[in-house]
Amino acid sequence: MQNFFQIDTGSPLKTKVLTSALCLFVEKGYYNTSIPDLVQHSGVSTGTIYKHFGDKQGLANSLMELLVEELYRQELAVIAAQDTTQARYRALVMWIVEFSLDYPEVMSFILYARHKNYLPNFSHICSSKPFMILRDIIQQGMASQEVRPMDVMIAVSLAFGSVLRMVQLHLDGVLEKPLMAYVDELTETAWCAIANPHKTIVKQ
Amino acid sequence: MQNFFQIDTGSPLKTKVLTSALCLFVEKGYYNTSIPDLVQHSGVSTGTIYKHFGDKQGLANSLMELLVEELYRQELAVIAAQDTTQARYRALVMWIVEFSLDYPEVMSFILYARHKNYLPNFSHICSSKPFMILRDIIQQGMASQEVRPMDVMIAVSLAFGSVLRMVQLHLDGVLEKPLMAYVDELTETAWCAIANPHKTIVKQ
DNA sequence: GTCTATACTCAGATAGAC
DNA sequence: GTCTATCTGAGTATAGAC
Repeated sequence: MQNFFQIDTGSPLKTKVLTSALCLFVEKGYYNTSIPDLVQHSGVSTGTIYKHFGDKQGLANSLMELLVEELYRQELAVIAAQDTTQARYRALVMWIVEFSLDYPEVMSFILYARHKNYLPNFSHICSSKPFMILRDIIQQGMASQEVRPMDVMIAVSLAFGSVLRMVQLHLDGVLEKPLMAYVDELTETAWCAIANPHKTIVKQ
Repeated sequence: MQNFFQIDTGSPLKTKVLTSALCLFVEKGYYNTSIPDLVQHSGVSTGTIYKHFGDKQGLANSLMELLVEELYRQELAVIAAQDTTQARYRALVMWIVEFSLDYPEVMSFILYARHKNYLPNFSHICSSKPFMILRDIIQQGMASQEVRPMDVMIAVSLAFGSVLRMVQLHLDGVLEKPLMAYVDELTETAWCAIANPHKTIVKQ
């Protein structure tokens, strides 16, 4: 967890604070983390934190922005390594699942990082780049006729909504088997639901 | 919204407080709602609130419990009116969608009512009755062979996960068309993905 | 630029009158 | 049972020394 992402800011102090913030927000939540908590955890003083981030909200915003950027970067890398939509879909799902297994608390934080309770005024993550890229992948697949013609948001919901629900069930401890045990059947079924049958058959 | 559910407690004061709590928690969130806020909104005094609910957390727990019970009750009514799994699935989806349209803030509250940020120590809603009933429906469908044999959690994720994702996209304002415009195609496709083809064809 | 010390606000909770 | 008045402490944010 500790070095799950390397925050790239000029200042080493900023990095220390943001790393602590991620750690504490993920562990206890935004509202249950006080500035003194952050001071103690990061070893950076109150004054410095305020100088760099303005206020607590500003700190949370900076953190969220960096987190979203990092996710986006990782997704791009995953996608770049594949050359068909189906392969990209599978690779993205694997990435989501592995991420959820490696950093369950962070994943939970991302999935629920919304609403006035968390980060007031922070734009919804669903409309942010890491989520929108999923839509783009499906849309490209439709253009290349790997995915059959249908409303793109419906296809996205089927393909990724089902996976994210499974991840949430896993995070809630509801699943009997390990998360990984469900992935193949789930992605296979979801893909069939949105794939262009001609293209799929041809590929076999 | 105001009377979206009638809280049934012996005490009218309790009811007033819980109604205000739902209203304010949904609007501003748990941590952004103070006891004085509740006093003003409900017209009930600080002392009385504490006598009835112990503390703020206790109030939130009571509210959540009642909310979950009410959702469960509504789901049972929806299910009881149908006699096949497919019909029940469609009716449940319609109920979810209509609920989301009527009370978007409440729906948002339910979907994100988790995590330490919200209601610390409140058991996850995903493992609560309103969510578990969705699994039961699918499981029954599998027993009656309307749903083809597969892992039940995978079927649930496909059937309802996709719908809930769509609802979230709607709540995030990402969808171009009204939510209702997606429902038929989505449920049709999702159902096909999990339905037993023999049974389905027979029904046509 | 960074830290320490401190001010100020206000939320959560209680005591005790009625 | 209900309300008013009050306490206490936590937490955000700032001022100013270094």
